[in-house]
Amino acid sequence: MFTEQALAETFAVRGYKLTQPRRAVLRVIAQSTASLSPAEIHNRAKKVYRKTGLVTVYRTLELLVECGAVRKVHQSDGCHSYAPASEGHAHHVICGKCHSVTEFDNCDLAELFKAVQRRTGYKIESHWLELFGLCPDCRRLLF
Amino acid sequence: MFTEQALAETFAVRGYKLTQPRRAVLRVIAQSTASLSPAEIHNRAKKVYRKTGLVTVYRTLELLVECGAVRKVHQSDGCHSYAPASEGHAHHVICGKCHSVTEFDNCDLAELFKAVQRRTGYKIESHWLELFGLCPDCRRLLF
DNA sequence: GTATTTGCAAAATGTTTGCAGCTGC
DNA sequence: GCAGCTGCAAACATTTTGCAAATAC
Repeated sequence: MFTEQALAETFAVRGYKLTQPRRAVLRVIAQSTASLSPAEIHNRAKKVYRKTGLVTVYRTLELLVECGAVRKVHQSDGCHSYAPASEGHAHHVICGKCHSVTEFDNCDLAELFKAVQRRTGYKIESHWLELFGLCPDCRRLLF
Repeated sequence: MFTEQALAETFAVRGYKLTQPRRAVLRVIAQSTASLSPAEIHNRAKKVYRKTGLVTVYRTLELLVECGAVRKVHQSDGCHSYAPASEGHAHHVICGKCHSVTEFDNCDLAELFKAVQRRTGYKIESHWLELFGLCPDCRRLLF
């Protein structure tokens, strides 16, 4: 996760200008623990800076992904949402109820890869793993 | 994987009519080892039965997924493609070059789930794993 | 014969692009 | 001041829907 501050610096370092709409998107991302769709980010960003346009949201998200500050999360219906990133390679656990997203790393899949490689003949180059479940908060609400 | 025959029977059992466009889609699916986009399936199906419409391709694919005969594969760009399914729970290895798809099962992720559950508090209910790499044929072509 | 299925056209959805004007540095 | 950024509108790609005509059983 990155603070709004850290996100702003990441932008500055790369020579990207820190405009009002970008600031708005940065704040929305920094303040959310859930993954958000571009449309949802747009809605929230407009509350920070009214004139923020959806197009700019898309463009800013693209930059943030490029900086590694945000990750594109692939929803099972094919839509995308965006979640704050932590460092390095990581995967997501997504709550089926509230859509909150938590990352985890050290996915120990080396053994699995070897087995699959042996069985299928494919040379595995990358992988993509997402877990779905219920986050602690939503579990609590069930009782 | 299902033969065209088996796919046709699956349809019959459920009371779906075996029309010409559906037959065409069934044949295309049965004859392909790669995952195909709806548009690609449409192209190929038209060669089997010229009047096949794209809309019908979508509707037929939906039925096939419902029957469990075909799986929706999520590409990293957010588009979908469809691949013949094998029995039970399975994952895909997708070739980055020719897009051929091979399934593998017995993904031994139980340990991983436990670790993630312990660390994040999420109750893991399902998962989604795709591997990307080079299939044997494409590897051969590299030399 | 009839309920199901089809293809078309049109709408809906999500995302990208072209461009004239605005803004941060 | 000027490159970079913005918002609009319009283009685009993919998928869904409404409906009259066609088809399988």
